[in-house]
Amino acid sequence: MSLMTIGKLSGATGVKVTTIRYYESIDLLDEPERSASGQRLYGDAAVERLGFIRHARDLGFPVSAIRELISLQVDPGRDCDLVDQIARRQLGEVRRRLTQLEALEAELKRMITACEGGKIASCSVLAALGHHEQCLHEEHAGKEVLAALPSK
Amino acid sequence: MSLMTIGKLSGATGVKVTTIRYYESIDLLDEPERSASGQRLYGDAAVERLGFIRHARDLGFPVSAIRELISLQVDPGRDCDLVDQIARRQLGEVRRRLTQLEALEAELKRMITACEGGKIASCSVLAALGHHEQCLHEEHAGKEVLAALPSK
DNA sequence: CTACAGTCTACAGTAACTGTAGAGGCAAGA
DNA sequence: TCTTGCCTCTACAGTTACTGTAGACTGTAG
Repeated sequence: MSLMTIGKLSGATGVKVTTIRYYESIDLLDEPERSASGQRLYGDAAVERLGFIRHARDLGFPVSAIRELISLQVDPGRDCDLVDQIARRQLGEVRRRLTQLEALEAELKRMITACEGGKIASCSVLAALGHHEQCLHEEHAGKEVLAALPSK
Repeated sequence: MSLMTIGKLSGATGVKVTTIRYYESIDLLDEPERSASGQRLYGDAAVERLGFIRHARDLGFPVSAIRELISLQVDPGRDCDLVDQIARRQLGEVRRRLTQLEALEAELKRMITACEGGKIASCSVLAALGHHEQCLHEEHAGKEVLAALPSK
């Protein structure tokens, strides 16, 4: 069970076949052995490596960062600072996105509860999108937006 | 102060000049008037419309949804259900992403606090990325990952 | 008049894949 | 052995939402 085709590797890691070939093309994965007929053959090391890449991607690390992390792994004697730095940078990114998404959630919730089956002319979702600085509960919100939009 | 060039519109809305031209090319924005020399000239309606688009994009709505919303606006007599539906769909998306990001944040935090200036050979960040099913606190985590990775 | 910033078109590039076409490969059943 | 049906191959185009570049023209302030 040592060598497997690209389909098995895909099944083992949850990474699509086309994506595996893509990773090879951008040098995230080494070129594998080939069978006599030219099919890619992977060993267990490829499962590990691809799992590493996949997990890092799931965590939101960009491919460039993953490339960095992999290049660090080949030199295990060095200090861990750079790895730490990359992870911290990523954590900052994640937190930034979290804050943003929380605001979005609040606003969308507000928009939806305000929109209770009226006509579009007074739909608060559209009003909210048009005038984000205005309060949703003002009665005549919406008409202005519609007036402002050329009816093509 | 009624007509403005693309640069002013950009300044007024915070949308980059190139992006405005892009929106025009994908028909999110109507083609504006032109000056004698061919420069785009926008009125206040464009500020409204572009603000609407920008805000919706900030909320994470894909361009396709925005196109839908705009097309709904031109027909204000209809029911608000579709608008509501688009917003709910978007809220679901946002919540999905939120949950995911929260998990990421937790994991990254765990990774970083575990990594305290050692050598790469034992770096827990790399270990965590390699073996996400394993506990970080097992002593020998990491070496296996490095062993598994071909040193190119 | 001369800078210099702004604008124009057209096209290429970005990230991180996904999808397609058309050809060839491999294992199992009739 | 043939056939069925899925797997794999390469090469390239398409996706989303922009961003950047080249090279030319325009508009304005000193």
